[in-house]
Amino acid sequence: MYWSKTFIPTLREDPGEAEIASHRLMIRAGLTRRLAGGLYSYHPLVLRSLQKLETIIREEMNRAGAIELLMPALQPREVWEQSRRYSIMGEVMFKLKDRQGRDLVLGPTHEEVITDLVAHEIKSYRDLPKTFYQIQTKFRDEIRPRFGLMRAREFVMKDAYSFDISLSAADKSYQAMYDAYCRIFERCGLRTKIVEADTGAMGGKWSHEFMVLADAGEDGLVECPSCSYAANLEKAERSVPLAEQAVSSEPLRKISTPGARTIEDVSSFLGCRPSSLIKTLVYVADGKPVAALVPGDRDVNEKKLQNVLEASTLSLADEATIQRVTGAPVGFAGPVGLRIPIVADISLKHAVNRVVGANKADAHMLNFDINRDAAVSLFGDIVIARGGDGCPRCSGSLAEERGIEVGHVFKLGTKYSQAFGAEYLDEKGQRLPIVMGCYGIGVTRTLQAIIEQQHDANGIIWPPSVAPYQAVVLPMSSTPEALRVLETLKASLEQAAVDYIVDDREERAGVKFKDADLVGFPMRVVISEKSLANGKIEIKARGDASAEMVPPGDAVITIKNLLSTAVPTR
RNA sequence: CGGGGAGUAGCGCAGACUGGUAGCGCGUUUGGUUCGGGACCAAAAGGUCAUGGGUUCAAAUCCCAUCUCCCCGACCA
Repeated sequence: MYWSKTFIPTLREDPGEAEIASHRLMIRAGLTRRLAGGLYSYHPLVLRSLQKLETIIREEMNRAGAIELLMPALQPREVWEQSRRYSIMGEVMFKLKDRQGRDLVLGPTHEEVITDLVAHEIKSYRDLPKTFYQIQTKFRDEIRPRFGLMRAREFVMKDAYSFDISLSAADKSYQAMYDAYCRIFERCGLRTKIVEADTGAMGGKWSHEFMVLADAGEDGLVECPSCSYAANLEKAERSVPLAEQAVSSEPLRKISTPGARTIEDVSSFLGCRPSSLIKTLVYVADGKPVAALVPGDRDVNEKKLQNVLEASTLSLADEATIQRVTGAPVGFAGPVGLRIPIVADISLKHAVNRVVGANKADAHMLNFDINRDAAVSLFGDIVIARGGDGCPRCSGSLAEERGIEVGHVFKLGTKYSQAFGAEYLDEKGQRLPIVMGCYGIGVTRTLQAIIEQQHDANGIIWPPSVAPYQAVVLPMSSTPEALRVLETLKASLEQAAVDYIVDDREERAGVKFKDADLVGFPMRVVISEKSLANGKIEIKARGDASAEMVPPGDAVITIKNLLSTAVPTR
């Protein structure tokens, strides 16, 4: 390919619309342009990367025994009603009507369609197990599209669904996908962290997320350096030392704290640390108010709280409810004398001499003793874990990181198969629900995550396996000898199946060097009169500081060697 | 939806407070000189100042409304 023939609209300056490195680079390197919020065109170069990534995914899915199919992106409302997700997912779905007035949605995911298909077509244990996958454009009306392809409203996803006769058989399918995911991300040159995750709107019992560690990541996670424990913050547990403090309780005392509603207000007013305060938050769980107590410097993890309460719905109480339950305006709630159930974080088990709200405007209580002064109905782990907390699996201490979720695998159980009547007959003629799993990779997001992880001040550093072209050739001379060397090089690159682009533009060398670095081709070959005078051409790997000078005849072997050491392509 | 910022030439920005000729850099076009890390000189093209309304002799500038985009939170691959 010739640079002048394709379409690579690079920018000299950083675009104003982009904040994080990968987003900025995708636009600057001419890989993509925004049409509207969360909607992007894939230019020729990034399309090549996308296709290479899809090929890797297909190879690994097929190797894992999954079968590719393709389902409609346009789906009838009915299947979503059937799984009862029309209301749960309703907000994120693009909805439309056909000319008959029938309701349709643009598929944000395909559990419903695939389960409906399987329910109709698979009847016998002889037909199982099966894992189907597709690579397809998904549509989600995101609350806030962000960071270019990182969170777009239209994006490419690989989704897979497994169907098994039993939980233990489903575990095998799950593991096969899990292993395939590890190979896929490794082949992309990505370092991923696999973390335990919450199942969210997908439902199901168990899931793992594949995270690309990056400061710009949207998810927080913790990991233990001493054992293998790692989890999304939404899910992460922590262990809390329960040794009793050798401090005796002082008498409870009410003090005036005019206007001090927040933890910061109160701690600076009293000149004490936030951790010596206890936050009292009023929630409504399944329609009934409950109070949650956490240390002043910690935040409630609502999912954990919901689990501890075994509640199916949970939300923060509104002002009126707080006023009614505590008898005080927002900001002064406290556990003393409260007549609703109280859940306290496990770390408060022996809390003494703390500061709490007094359930009275402009007043707090000093020297609160949780066992003496409050009626706690339940202690549990209800705060968001953070770095420094104890590991729940060993005696280590957790480290906190940020990550980009590029893949997610779920054990779904029978939630969807029961909703759609996806059942099979076993060898005894018994009718049983099919056990499912589902598995997603954000394909376009993965591409951006690669850039987020692999770039420097000059631009992108593509891993060879997903680079738009593996090599860029810069002809700096048009002498007959240089042209002959170029033609020979092209022929041998083609023979060796190294894809390349020749920068044939009428530009000065500096421009071509800058653009080559910006776009990030793994290999750069420079043919110039100066080096040709010594019978050499120049070869440089994008990530390396210096170039190698080799005879033209050794170019391809040198490139092959450098490519193979850059990143495993398997 | 709540909070914060921004819409002026293809891109990046100034101009606005204090109303009066729309500007700079990059890019683009033409000619010339240059030619291994975003060259130089000269000339040129390119604008409903986001949209609608209002105030005024006069609005990019002041006022009101709307739309769009970016960032922080709730959602997710």
